Amino acid sequence: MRLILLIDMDYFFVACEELRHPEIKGKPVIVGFDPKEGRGRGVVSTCNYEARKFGIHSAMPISIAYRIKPDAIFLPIDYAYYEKVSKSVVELAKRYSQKCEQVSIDEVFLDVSEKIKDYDGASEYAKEIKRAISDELHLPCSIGVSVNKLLAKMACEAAKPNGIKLVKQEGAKAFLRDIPIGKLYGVGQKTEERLKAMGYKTIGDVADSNSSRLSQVFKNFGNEIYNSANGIDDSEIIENWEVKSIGRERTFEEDTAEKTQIEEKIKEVSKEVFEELKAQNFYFKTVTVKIRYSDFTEHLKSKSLLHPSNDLQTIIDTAIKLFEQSAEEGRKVRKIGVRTSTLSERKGQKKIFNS
DNA sequence: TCTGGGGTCCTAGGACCC
DNA sequence: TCTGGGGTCCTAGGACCC
Repeated sequence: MRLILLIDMDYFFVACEELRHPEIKGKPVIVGFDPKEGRGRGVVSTCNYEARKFGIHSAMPISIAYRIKPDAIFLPIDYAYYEKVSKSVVELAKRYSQKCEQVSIDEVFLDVSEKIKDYDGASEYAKEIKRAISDELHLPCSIGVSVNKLLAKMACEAAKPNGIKLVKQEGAKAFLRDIPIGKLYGVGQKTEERLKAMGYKTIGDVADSNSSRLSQVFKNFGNEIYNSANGIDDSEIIENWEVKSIGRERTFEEDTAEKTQIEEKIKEVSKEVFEELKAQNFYFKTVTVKIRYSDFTEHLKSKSLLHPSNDLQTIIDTAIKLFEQSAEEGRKVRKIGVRTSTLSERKGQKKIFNS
């Protein structure tokens, strides 16, 4: 039997801020983009439970959060600092199992199958980890315990906030049955709407349906949904993720159709992309420009070079050319982004021939 | 109410090579 | 004269997650 834990840090960015500003504890705190007295164009990144009482939540437009609670504490996102804290969490987690996958800045999977042999042991182990994170790092977290990543993730959602939840193999179907289908991992808004239109409201509805009906509508993805709904997931812990792309994007304070202003922004974000490539010692071969217009329609245009490059001017020139080819004259732009992909690490030339 | 920024994976058609 | 099949890369777009 596999035993998988998902450690998910509670309201992580705010918890990090509480570490260095203990005086904000107990007050509604929102980490996100500058609300600019209600005119800000960003969203809430994280908020604590005091703020959630007022209906504020992640991904909510920051302007609305400001309207609801203008006297809440609004803090900017200090990603570099959260990353440092995140590292300490991962290091602590690795003490409990080397087979470890960091899925995001605030989530870590642990495969403890080698060390723990039964559910009781896994629950005790989760308690121990949770206590260590609390005692040593002074951070709250929730832990899901189950037999695969999907169920550990779903268990963790049920454990929040500040809890531990075990879902045994034999209890998986009953656990999932009454959860709304939109909460199933991998089912977003679009898929939720389509599934509802087909008559499926809960995860149990999908689990009891037949996979061929889902495959007809959703192709391969249908089968994945069906398996997930039945708590089936064979995916392994991936210890080392390969970086596939590096990009930056920026929303204008006001939508603009002015070419010079847009090109300035392209240069700005290209420079940031270049710095990140340099820091990670990457060459790139493909440049992609993303344009979001006022009405939120997005267009991508990309170009692959003949050879890998690590040159800033190449990013800028390619990106501006792509923008000129793609942009529709006079149409106002909300956001512009530059992304590089087909990355290769250059620690000396690659061998072409093997002798 | 008005919607960020960092990513990943999947699909599908066309080009091109063998 | 009529017409393969497999593999890989490129490009564009969509959906999803945190």
